[in-house]
Amino acid sequence: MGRAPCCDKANVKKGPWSAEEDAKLRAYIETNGTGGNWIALPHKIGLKRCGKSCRLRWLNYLRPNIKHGGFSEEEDQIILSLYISIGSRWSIMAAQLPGRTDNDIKNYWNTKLKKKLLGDYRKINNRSKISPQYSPINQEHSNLQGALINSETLISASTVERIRLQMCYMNKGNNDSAFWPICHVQESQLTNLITSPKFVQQHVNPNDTVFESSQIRQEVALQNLHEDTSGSTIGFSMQEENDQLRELDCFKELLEKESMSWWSSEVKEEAMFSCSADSLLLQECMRL
DNA sequence: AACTCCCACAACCGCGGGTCT
DNA sequence: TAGACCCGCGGTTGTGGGAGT
Repeated sequence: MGRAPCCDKANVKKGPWSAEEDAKLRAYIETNGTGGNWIALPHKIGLKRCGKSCRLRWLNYLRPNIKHGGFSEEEDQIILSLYISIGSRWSIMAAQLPGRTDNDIKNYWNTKLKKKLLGDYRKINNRSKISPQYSPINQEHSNLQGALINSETLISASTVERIRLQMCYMNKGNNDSAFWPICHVQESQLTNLITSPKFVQQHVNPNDTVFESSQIRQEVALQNLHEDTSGSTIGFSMQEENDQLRELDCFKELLEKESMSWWSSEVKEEAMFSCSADSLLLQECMRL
């Protein structure tokens, strides 16, 4: 037996909100607040809407101080760095950008920002030092892509996308990023790791998406790294796994010292968790 | 002018987790 | 402890408008 519906689907209006509905909802909440119960709210106002729909309308559109459209370069930068660092955690990103909603950021990312970056990557791909198979255009010819298809449960499309974005960003000459240590992935290394039966056996839980991103970042960390935070450059060009571990420790130290002043405690916590997971994974990987 | 396609944004849906009884 | 209820999140779909033919 499935979950009971949150409202009577047959008797609620769906689709775009009218100005009248907006006015009713806004007036009620501004006077009385939400009352802590979105489900009951539409009945009180006399709206034929689902409570969840009311909540969404208020949070994403009617709430005061909401900004729509016109993302600045600075906001672009913050969104990009957060996406690479913590993935599609839209609500956390929204907390870093006053006036922006998670829905806004998600839409902006999916429709504009991602294309902006990957679009640039297509243009520069021919003279890239990065393997061309990372280009979306040439994906189907990539050995890596084959490995990804065979290891569907290992690496999600979003994870691959994040790697690609990191490379695009670095390839544009951005070595001054104040976020997760990033590097250039070698196709052979990535393929070897994700197809290693021992690694899969020991580490892969298809239901664990947190692990999935940590795993791939751990692999990413096997190459040259360049990290610059708060004006003090830390250069990484390490070959040994032990050095990779030290580098992760360095990043953890930076987090602990609150070097990324614009990161919230929530983001730092998330990054710290990933960093610790990466360290553990790297240590285990060294034993393979 | 009519039609199709594409894009951006709004809204919906299902699920996981927290809280309360 | 179990079940009901609700909230919040992230993925997906729907819709309207503009551009192109």
